[in-house]
Amino acid sequence: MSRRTPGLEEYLESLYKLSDGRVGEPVTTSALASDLGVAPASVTEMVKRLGEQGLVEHVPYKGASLTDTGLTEGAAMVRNHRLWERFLVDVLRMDWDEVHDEACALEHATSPHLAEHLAAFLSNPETCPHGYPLPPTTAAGRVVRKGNSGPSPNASGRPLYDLEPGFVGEVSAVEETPELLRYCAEAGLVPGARVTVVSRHPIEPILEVRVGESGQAAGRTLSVGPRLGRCVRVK
Amino acid sequence: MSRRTPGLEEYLESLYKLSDGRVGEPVTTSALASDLGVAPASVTEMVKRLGEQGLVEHVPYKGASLTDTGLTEGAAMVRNHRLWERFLVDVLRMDWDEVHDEACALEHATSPHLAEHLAAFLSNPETCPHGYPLPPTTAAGRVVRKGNSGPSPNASGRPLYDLEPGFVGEVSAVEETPELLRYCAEAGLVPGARVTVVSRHPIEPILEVRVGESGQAAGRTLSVGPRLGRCVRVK
DNA sequence: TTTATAATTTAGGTAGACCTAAATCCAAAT
DNA sequence: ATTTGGATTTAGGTCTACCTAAATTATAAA
Ligand SMILES: [Mn+2]
Ligand SMILES: [Mn+2]
Ligand SMILES: [Mn+2]
Ligand SMILES: [Mn+2]
Repeated sequence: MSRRTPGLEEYLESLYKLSDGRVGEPVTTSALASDLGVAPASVTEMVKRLGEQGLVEHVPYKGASLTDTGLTEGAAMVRNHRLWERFLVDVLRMDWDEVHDEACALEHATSPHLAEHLAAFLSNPETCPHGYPLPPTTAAGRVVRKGNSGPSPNASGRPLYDLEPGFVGEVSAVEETPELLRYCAEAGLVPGARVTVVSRHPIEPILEVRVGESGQAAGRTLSVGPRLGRCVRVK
Repeated sequence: MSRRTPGLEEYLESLYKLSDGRVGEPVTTSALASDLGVAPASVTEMVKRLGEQGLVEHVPYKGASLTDTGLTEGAAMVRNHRLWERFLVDVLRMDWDEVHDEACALEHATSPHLAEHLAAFLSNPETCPHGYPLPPTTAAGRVVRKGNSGPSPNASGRPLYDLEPGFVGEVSAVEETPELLRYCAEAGLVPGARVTVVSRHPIEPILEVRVGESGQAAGRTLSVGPRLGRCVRVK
């Protein structure tokens, strides 16, 4: 006697991301609470409801973990979210720092049928504009999940800040904080951009990074601190 | 202490359509209840809430009417709804009989800013796929409303069933019932299609109608009864 | 092993959005 | 001017999703 409501879907989405797409991976109440911006007590309650619907397994004081069906629903939400982001940026030409909130609302108003049409129209994208992967689906539109663990919903690559001078690679993902995203777009730090770690400051926690064509001519040099450098991943 | 929630927005949307886009036009509790598929008692309660927020004026036992701000919000919902329908049919290639419900969910997950981008991408359409007009907006994106009454959100044209033999015109709108829409699409009774009323049956309540190119050759002849004929409007 | 600290759950409460059943009102027919 | 049937509102109840404050529990330090 109750379907998946936008509220419950948010919990599943968060659970899916926090458990890295793995069935049975426990997530703490406080991790969920801080991710959802909600009081811990609310999480406890909500998780109980999800448990009654067979979407999560809850061990009191230990954590909540997604069941098979819970994982599927959570993955679908993350997929919807990232599909819409792709659409908003690529098709409607919105800025990549303003699409997260819009997608977060749209994802709950998206039937599986609509998601299929949208994905087909977008030629089945593999990542969102920020570089995070879309959970894949079968031909029938169900989210793929092989055996006990599916692919990770989190970004690949290592944080830019942890790289050694001399490293050359390309940006794989940027964490989606509006202010940060605006700066990164400005600086050319977008998924696919070539980056070269030039040097690390001997005293201060600063990395010199060249962004853009790795050829001798072009490319702008940036100073990257830990704040920015841990939000940009490179592979 | 409470924003416009999907629930309230549905009431405003319905109020806007039922009052034909006019400020101060009273709508009965039962009209709202039946349009929204909800008990009359629920409407009374909800209308009280809308009143507290200054969106409607409620005269007990008489009816509810939209205020200026209520009209603007209602119009925006209708506009969002019809924009999404256009998108789903024209861009995602969904069938016109399945887009109403999808749009009804999406409309509440659409910020004014998103609506602007969507409208621009669709080249500011004037009608939804079923022929109903989109409430227009100003350059700033606010829904237009001049003086006391704006443009009607309802379809123009006369019901096909009420026309006299000899009448030639084109379909302006079709009422959005899935089953009916499927039949109409099949029969070519879509907005813009040319129709000629051939004759009215002397005994039975049936109209013979030619659909398609009015030129001598093409065009299919259909028997139209009151059920269908009152759902198709022609101008 | 005890104790303290932080995480978690329980208790109790609010507000929204619905419902059914029981008054109440109004307007139209007598 | 009454009557009365249908529309409307009120009363009382449910369920969801939040909250704060007060227990409770687990674990890391002493
Ligand atoms: Mn979300
Ligand atoms: Mn993203
Ligand atoms: Mn609607
Ligand atoms: Mn329509």
